[in-house]
Amino acid sequence: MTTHKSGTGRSSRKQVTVTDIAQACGVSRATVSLVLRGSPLVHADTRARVEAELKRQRYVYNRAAANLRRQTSSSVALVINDLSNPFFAEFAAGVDEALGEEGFVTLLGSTGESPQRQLAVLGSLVEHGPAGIILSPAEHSDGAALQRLLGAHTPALVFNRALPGVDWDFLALDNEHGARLATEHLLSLGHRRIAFFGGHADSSSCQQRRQGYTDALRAAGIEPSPEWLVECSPTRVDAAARTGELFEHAREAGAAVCYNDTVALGLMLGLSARGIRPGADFALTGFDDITEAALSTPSLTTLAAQPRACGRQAAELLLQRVRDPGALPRRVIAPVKLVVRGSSGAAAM
Amino acid sequence: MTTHKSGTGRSSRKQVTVTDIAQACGVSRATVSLVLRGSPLVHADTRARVEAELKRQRYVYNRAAANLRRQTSSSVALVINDLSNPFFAEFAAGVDEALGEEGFVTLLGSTGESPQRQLAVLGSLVEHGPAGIILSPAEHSDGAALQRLLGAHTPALVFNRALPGVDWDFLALDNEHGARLATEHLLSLGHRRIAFFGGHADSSSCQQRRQGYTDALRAAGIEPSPEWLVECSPTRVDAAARTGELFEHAREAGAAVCYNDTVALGLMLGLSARGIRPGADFALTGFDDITEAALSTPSLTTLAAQPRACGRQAAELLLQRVRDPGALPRRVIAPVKLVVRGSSGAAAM
DNA sequence: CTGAAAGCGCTTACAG
DNA sequence: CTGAAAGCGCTTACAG
Repeated sequence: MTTHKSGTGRSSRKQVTVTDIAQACGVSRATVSLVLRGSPLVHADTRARVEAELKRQRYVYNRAAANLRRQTSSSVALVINDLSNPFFAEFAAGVDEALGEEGFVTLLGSTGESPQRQLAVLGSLVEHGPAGIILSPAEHSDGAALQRLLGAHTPALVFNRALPGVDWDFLALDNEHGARLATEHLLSLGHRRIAFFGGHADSSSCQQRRQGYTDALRAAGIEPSPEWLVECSPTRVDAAARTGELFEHAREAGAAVCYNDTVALGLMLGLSARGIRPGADFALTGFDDITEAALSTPSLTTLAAQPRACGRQAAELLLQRVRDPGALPRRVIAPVKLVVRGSSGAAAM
Repeated sequence: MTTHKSGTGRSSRKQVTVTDIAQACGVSRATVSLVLRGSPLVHADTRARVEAELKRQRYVYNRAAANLRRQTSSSVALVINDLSNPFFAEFAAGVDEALGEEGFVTLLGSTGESPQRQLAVLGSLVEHGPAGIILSPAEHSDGAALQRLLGAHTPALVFNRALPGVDWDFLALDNEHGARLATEHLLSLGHRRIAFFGGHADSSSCQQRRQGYTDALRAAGIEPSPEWLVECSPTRVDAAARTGELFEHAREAGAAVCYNDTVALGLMLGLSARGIRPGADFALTGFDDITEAALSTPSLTTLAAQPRACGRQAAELLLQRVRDPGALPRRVIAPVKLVVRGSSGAAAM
């Protein structure tokens, strides 16, 4: 609790406690507690009297106090880069939904892709004693530092991006298979000079997608040109700005597998700006199937992950881990599906 | 705590407590606590010894225990319909950001527009003792029931949709002004038969937007036809399905102010399906400026609210209320701005 | 400047 | 079936 301020909202009025209910009913606090927890030990009449009194006095259970006494937790922390990314918003919705069904509440945290903020946010969240943490790590995270921070206190599940140096559960999309599907699709349309556009080569998801892309090309007897590997940040603006790099070399690209949908949409802007019509003059694919993918012009051929389902699965995996801390770490790969739309409609030139 | 299950994640190992630190340093627990809270009372040497020991033993502060003892809270609950709506995801990001800066953590809850789920979710969240609640109410919420549920325990702020029967703070977009701007814009392009498309007439935001629309038309000497008021659910599918209702009457609409962007995008689909080109044959505007608005074909003229800024403001207003529970309830109106794009480009027919 | 004691709201053996 | 007592991890008057 070193650096950051702590909230200090005071509850406005005197809380009704088990003591109040016990006194009003002429029973002990223990009995009230047993009623609250649904124990079969209490006599039906006593139970009824207590329950009526709970209602009458508008008693509200203090779960924090119960958690303290029982050494349990009823929350799970969810740390992501940014809710304004629809993929992660859907993921968060799935996590929250599944956690809620199991009686857990979601503690939110966001890092904005900053490893420092990530440490601060996690440091603050652990103090609230979550049963576990679902973490979609910021780029360039320091796995060892995170492992040290959480220690053996809090089990964690890493989502989406591999984190070297930790032994936590891991859930990720099938990046390699997805990129292979996209590449094979472009190959089947007759394309030969296919670039891989976007992402950072040091991120695990980018590496995996490039791997699938490379494998598919080689399987078709094509040796991918280094010039076909263009890096850019996963933002529309940067993607548009780097469009030119696809055409600066002898083996000009005629199609591209993009790192993700955001990059693909940016590339479409960049192409249009050069008078190249995406989908007509240049075929491209995305990854993620964000809502915009179906709406853009042309609509975007992409790989549909199901972020909400992923969120649900992440929650379930984490809760299993919480219940069985001894189990071996698991790596789970979530399937992706190719969705063919207009952006890949360009005939090979 | 009647109906729902409660999470019971156990912390895996023995926690390090103030007692451990105190023993190791040969001081009392009180002294350790004073160090933790940064009190100037402790001698510099003692402080240094204690701090070193805290680090050495990887002590993590148990904020729940402290909150229990101090009768404070360090969390705020945020209840919205659905994170997968980008407008609310941005709003949530803003809330979380601002709360984090003040040392509060966000407890998430979602209702899926169901008033029953909303009661259940809120019931569960209050048990965690949030300092306050930010609530974007589900449609057809029962204000009195909500007020009863939260009682005087927990201050709340209502966002986006008026909730009759409660005396909480309220933050909403300037719906009336926004709809007036959109309508005036269409009028200035020469349109006379302008419909108001979408939303439910019993929701406050729809009423306010219709009001702005009506005012603008009347100010231009046009009496709005009842046939120009078409209701639909705020989904793309329903909007597309109801497109026909704009053309079933004598005074066929030639332009439309839509309840929001989702509805507008659905209307564009419905128009296209009938061979009417949105933006060319039929002018329309949206509301919210979701990301898709800039990307659709044609791009969508709309009203930009700043959901992230709204979220920040909601958090700040709520924390003020938490700190001063006695203050009078406030109503705050957040400004909106007209963004002109292609969808309103149709010349009047 | 430091320590002993009480208490936040709950639960859980242990007696009866 | 019910009650008295201890304790979860922390903080805060109150003495010294």
